[in-house]
Amino acid sequence: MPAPARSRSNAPDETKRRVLDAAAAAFQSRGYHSTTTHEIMRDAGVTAGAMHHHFPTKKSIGLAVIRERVSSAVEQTWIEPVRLARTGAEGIRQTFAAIATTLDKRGSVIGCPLGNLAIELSLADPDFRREIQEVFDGWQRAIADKFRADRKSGELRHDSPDELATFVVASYSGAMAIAKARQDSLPLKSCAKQLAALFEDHARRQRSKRR
Amino acid sequence: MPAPARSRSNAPDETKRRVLDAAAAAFQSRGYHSTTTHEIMRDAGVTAGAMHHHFPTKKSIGLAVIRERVSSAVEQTWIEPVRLARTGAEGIRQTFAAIATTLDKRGSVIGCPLGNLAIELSLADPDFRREIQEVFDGWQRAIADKFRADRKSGELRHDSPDELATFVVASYSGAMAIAKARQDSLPLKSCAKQLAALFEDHARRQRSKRR
DNA sequence: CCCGAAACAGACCGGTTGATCTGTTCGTAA
DNA sequence: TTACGAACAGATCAACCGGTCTGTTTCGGG
Repeated sequence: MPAPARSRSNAPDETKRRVLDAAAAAFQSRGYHSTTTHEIMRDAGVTAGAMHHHFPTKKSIGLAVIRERVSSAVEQTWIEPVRLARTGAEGIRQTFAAIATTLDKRGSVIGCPLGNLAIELSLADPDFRREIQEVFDGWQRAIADKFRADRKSGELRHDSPDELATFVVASYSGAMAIAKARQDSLPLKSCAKQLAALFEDHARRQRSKRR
Repeated sequence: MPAPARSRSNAPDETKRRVLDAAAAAFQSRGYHSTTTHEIMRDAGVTAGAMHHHFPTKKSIGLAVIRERVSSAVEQTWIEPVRLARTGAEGIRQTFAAIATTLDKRGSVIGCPLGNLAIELSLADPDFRREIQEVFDGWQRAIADKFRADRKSGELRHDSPDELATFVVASYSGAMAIAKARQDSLPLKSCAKQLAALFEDHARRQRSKRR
């Protein structure tokens, strides 16, 4: 005999939002596989019936988290700042610095939301992999586009914007992985400095070429 | 009533080896949490009694895998080649190329053994984190030492060997993560090219300084 | 006002997971 | 030869996990 079910909120969008918020937070700090659906229900304050009405399986929650949380996190922390910066190099420098500051304030390093899920789920399921790859592609493309804009405006000249963008994303992702293992933002700062030096070299060569 | 237990190999080292081999392989392709102890027992051809005699918990298997498999994998694929190379830059270039070739031959990208476990386990358990951090440190230190040797022999001059080594390790780890998400070795090759260009710049500046 | 569908409540379930436990066999030192 | 601990066999277990199911409540259209 199911319980009487006295109270009820009946706000489907709100329920979905709370489930995704709870799942996104749990997936980022504990990972997908070590997070149980019961934990998500508890953190979201939602019953099993409600959750499974909107998300039939745990996998569907994972896919939704990537599409509606991880993707926009990359958009907000990386793509927008880079797009708004004066140059690609400047945007990258600022973003690295901003994230390092956030890490220092929080005191613990939980890693890049995308990087974490990428490594855990890329091989586990083709659907996950596709979703993750698209976020990586959008990220890398945004940076490459900025480099191309730099080239057009004569600001900087990079021999291969796409390769260089991949290099930046890789450096960041890797630095975050090391930072997570060390529980310290130093690797991020080191990589930021090395990248800055690299862009400075590009700029120097560009200037000497103009003369 | 326990079974009669007719046959038996009675080779503790062999049993340990098989468990660690099976666990290392499973952890690398499926991850720690999605690998069950039953899977490990099956793949290793070992009974529950035998396995738990040598490894009381799953965690002890994980720690042993990092210490006795992942650590030596980093040693063989990265530290030794870099140490034996003429210069740090040359060793890094060769190692990237060798790994990209291996990836292309295998056809699938399962990622860096250390990077995979680092992201999955660094936050899950302090013991795991410590073990992983030490492997990262050894890796980074080996590269930095090579850079310092380069400096001494006048081959190349890097302003900060430690930072540059972190940068190299991060670029590789991140490139491997992207390669895993794309199931393609291209990101690795792109990063290798960008790193090579960076070292070429260093060399150019060193030469012009000597003149 | 009625009714069907969407939204939700919560007990329940089958399969799995990591680990235990009892009992057997092998190596070896006395 | 015997005694004893290490090495191993394999049935078993309690907890848990993802998902189901039945029933209740809410809402909007007719």
